[in-house]
Amino acid sequence: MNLHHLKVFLAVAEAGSISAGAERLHISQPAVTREIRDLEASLDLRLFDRQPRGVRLTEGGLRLHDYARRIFALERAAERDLRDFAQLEQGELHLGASATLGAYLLPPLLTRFRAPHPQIFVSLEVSNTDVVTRQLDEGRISLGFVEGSFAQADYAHRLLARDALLPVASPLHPLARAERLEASDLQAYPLYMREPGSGARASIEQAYRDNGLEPQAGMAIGSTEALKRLLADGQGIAWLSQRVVERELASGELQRLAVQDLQIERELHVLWRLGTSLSPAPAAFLQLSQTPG
Amino acid sequence: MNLHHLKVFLAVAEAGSISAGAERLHISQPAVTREIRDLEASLDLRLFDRQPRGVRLTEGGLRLHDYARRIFALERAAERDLRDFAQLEQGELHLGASATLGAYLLPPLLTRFRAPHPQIFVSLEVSNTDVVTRQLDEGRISLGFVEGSFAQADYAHRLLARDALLPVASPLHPLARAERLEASDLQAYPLYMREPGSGARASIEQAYRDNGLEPQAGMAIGSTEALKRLLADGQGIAWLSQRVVERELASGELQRLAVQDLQIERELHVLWRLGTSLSPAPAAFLQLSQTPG
DNA sequence: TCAATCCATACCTTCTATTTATGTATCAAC
DNA sequence: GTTGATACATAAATAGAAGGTATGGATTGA
Repeated sequence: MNLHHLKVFLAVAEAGSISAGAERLHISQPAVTREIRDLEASLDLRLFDRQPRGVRLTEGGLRLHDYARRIFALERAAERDLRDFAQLEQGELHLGASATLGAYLLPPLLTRFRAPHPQIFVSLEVSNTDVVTRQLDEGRISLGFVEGSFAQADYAHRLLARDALLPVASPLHPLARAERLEASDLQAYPLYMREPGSGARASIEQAYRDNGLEPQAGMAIGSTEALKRLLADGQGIAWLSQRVVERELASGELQRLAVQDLQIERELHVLWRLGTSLSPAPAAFLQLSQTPG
Repeated sequence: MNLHHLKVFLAVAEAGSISAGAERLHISQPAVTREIRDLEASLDLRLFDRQPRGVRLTEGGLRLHDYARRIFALERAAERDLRDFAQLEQGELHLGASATLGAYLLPPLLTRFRAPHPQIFVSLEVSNTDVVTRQLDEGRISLGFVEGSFAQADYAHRLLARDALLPVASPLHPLARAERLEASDLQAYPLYMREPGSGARASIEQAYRDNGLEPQAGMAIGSTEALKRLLADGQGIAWLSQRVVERELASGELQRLAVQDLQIERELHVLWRLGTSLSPAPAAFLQLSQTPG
């Protein structure tokens, strides 16, 4: 027995005759006659009684009919399910992002993704670069969005954008009014940074060292929003993403410091596991993230 | 997609590599590589991630794997079930027989049948020829055992044996001692017969008419055993199967009347529906009924 | 660096499923 | 009865899918 035999058998059983079954399968009647004969031979069991106006299932045929129906119902279900999955009409999309990306870059992307694919369940976990890569390793997310450096050899990745970190402080800060500053001028004031593991912190430390400076970390804060509020004390300085402080700079809540000799720029990347192919939903989201909005 | 693709897919998924899957299927590795490639193309979905030491199911592959397992589990179940059915390790056998056959001929056959096929559920309904043919028509039994005449054109049938009907009466009957009787001599006494519809009754009536006699039905009794007891009154006469009265004749409870000019013989047949093939169990039983003891 | 393992590709072969053509049986209508 | 329609069976030829061999490239581990 063989599942092709069975498919022919089912068509004949449901059509009520060999000729009608053949028509349903878009093949010729003799082809069906032979398949049925071979199937009967392989089972050593008559499946149909040939009658003047068609065929009728024997007792054994009835038994087989039941199995055949269930088997091909499953086949149809599998095909539909997989097609839906491939066509993004079904499935899940789990994302991870570091703070800045999660807060500023992903929301519009999520909106654009959900419109055409409302059936896909989407989750987004916002943490920091280290956590995002760990979640990738563990397969808990399929795409990770990170700022700054990461182990480039360990992940497949694409550059999303470049993001400048700007030195900012309260307008009350002693350096706020200075027209020309050098990086070393900042050393006298406390530097507020995100916690270790943050992409932003790593970028800043790298840039300082490249300029022969040592970052004077006065505080490590787990949230960029908290950090912005902290600057209000008038003492601290922070390097923050232009996207993050855009509004505060415009409103005058924060002031950009006129540092001339140090520019910190970092890259925003989307990462995924090396060597594993992306499922349709993550693949579509990746595509979207690369398409200008 | 096609169920052969799926079979190859399942082998690879469970073996963990394309080569191992090929080995399991006893085909070459390139053949499997191609089947997998074609399946992926037809679904437009990557099913495996190719890795250094084998392949791993993708998310979509996992979905398909689940269906594939269920489909082929059903296929195996169908194959086993049908094989058991064909090999008489499963199934049912429904028989119908008229009184004499059910009481005397079938019991030893049933014993011989059950020994090699203990898993087959057997039922036997004892009634009369008319009921048996009706049960056949309705598909409630697959073999019927009847005495005497039946609509030969309407059933497939085989002759089992010939059975002589003997004229018998109580030893106290006025004719019991007579050494030479003629059929017409019996007319003076009541004739006890089975009910209309009984094969025995039909045979007797036929034989009487063929001899220009009219059967004097003194009574219609639904059971051969009851009929035998009735003869004890010393008045009645009955024609009974030699098989049925064997013991009573030997013991002297009944006496065979010495009728010279009338012999009633009838045929014992097994019948089944014309145009429908017999299932394995009835076919085996039919075979057995034709095989001497 | 070399052997082993695994997947991919190219090309050829085999065998199964299918077609076309034709035959036979049954049934219904005239 | 004869005829036409319908349905299954058989035979021979053919197309196409499944399979094989040979080979190459990549990765791993000794």
